[in-house]
Amino acid sequence: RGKPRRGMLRRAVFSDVQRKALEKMFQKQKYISKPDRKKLASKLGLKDSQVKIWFQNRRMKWRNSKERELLSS
Amino acid sequence: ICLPADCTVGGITVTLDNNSMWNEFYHRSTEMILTKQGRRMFPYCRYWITGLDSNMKYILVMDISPVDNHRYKWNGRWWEPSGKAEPHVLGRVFIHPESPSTGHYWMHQPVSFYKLKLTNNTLDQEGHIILHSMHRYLPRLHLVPAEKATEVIQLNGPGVHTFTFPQTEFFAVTAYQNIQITQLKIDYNPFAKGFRDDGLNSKPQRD
DNA sequence: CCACTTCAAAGGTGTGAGA
DNA sequence: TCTCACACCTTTGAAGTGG
Repeated sequence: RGKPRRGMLRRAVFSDVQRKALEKMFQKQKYISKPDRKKLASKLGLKDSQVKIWFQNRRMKWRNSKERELLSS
Repeated sequence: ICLPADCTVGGITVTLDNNSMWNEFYHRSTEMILTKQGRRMFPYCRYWITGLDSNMKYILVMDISPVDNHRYKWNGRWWEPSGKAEPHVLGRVFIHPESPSTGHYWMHQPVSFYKLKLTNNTLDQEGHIILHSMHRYLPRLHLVPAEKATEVIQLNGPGVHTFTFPQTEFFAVTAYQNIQITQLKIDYNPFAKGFRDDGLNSKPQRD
């Protein structure tokens, strides 16, 4: 369902393959080291700044959903 | 005048989280739209579960079963039987995307099935649940212990618990029949906000 | 690093026409 | 009865800015 579509858009849209690989890495480690980041970026055809920002945003999402769990107990 | 939100089977209790909205629709005979590409249910099923083994892993599955063997028609005021039902398409289920997860995970937050989609396309390739228009259905929730799950998930196998809520019954349609149902959908579904003509709507509720 | 914002793309509504 | 294109919304999430 995902295509590596690219154009002159202000906001890039990552493919399903890219997102899944990022997600898999995130499950293993919430913080990614610089060498790992560079390796993952080139494997997925992304700039490593994009991978850095993705982890940053992903941690935010993780925290906000984690805080909701605490309210129930 | 609300149907109970709880359903207990074998020590496990499932609560219909958005019970009041379901009841509001139920009293006017709920309708769910079917489309070729698949349509979400609204309201959708959201459950609160207690009584699971925290450490055991479960798969949560939903399916939609026919209520009876009739086809129905809307006579302008109510639904009435009109002939015999089409044979139900079996084998279409919706597995919750977080499956399998531990009992602790499922009990820690309400479980939503908002991504479940209904279609009238009998040749559907997307894995959506196939229903027949102008038929009457009831959603079912199945808790399947992951260890006992085989390649093909058995919904009537050992250790599987099934829960149903009468207020979630609905008529599958291709276009809305009852105007009151249309209005309820517009009032409550945020995606239909564009059709709320009353600028100061008194029901700013959430799904 | 975090908090928050920005703002298009993606995609879910009912409509109303025309089968 | 059913299907399809709209217009009109929301949600999503990469990227922006400041601390």
